[in-house]
Amino acid sequence: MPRSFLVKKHFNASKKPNYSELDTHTVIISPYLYESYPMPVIPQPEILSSGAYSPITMWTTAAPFHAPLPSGLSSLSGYASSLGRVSPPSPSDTSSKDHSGSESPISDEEERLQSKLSDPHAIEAEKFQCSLCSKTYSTFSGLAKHKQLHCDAQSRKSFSCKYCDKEYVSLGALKMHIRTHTLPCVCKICGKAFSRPWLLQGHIRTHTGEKPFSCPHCNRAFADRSNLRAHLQTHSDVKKYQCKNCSKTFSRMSLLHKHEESGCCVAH
DNA sequence: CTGGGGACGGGGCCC
DNA sequence: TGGGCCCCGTCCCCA
Repeated sequence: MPRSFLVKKHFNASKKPNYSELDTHTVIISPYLYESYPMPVIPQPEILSSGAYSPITMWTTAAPFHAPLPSGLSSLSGYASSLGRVSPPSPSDTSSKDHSGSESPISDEEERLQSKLSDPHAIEAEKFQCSLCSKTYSTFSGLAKHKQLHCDAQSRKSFSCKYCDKEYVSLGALKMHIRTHTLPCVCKICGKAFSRPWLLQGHIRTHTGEKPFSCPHCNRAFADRSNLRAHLQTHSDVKKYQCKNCSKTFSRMSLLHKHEESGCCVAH
């Protein structure tokens, strides 16, 4: 199950970026981190070899009509961020992220209604028509928003990974994903490779024993902030994840899942 | 079986 | 545009 909602699930899979431009270089972590470990540099796995890449012609897509967006109209990413992390996701919809990139929670009717509410002239005849799906809108902003959330998203370039079948809406997202295959950050101590420098730094803490994240409630310290966050739940009377049936709360979603799988939901 | 810690993956946000 | 960091999440292991 893909974790990212940027992963596209359809579109033209034949589109491939120029992977020769996506090559990343091995990241060298500050030498002081290795001062206590006079280990030789471990050769990178074969997958890290530049020879693993083959140049693929960068594609172009006939650009559809891109109406300039009015100021203040958020981009797709902005829209996604506007959904925000106001509240933790419910345990039952953890997969919802998988769809938010290609589907909008806002219906077309809602868009049109919002456009009318925000535009005093919106009551007039709807005169802004989408060139792609022929839907009409009474305001330019309504049309622009529709295109931003739907039609342009459908016709936007897709960036697919050569190592797997994932596709991304931006080259930057794809570049970042490619690193999960090339693993350019290699631990000099044990040779384990990571996709990002900070992942490697966190791994190095397992060698050094450094635990920079301390619990304010007890004396425990952690090398990983996420683990501290999970630990903090153990100090909370009301846990973050609650069973919908028996209202029992859990510090981790995995514990809630175990609880549900153990038969609580069946019993009700 | 349950709860918790350790290690890690990966996309988003911010600068 | 890219790097660093944040956050959410998973998997595994152990008490």
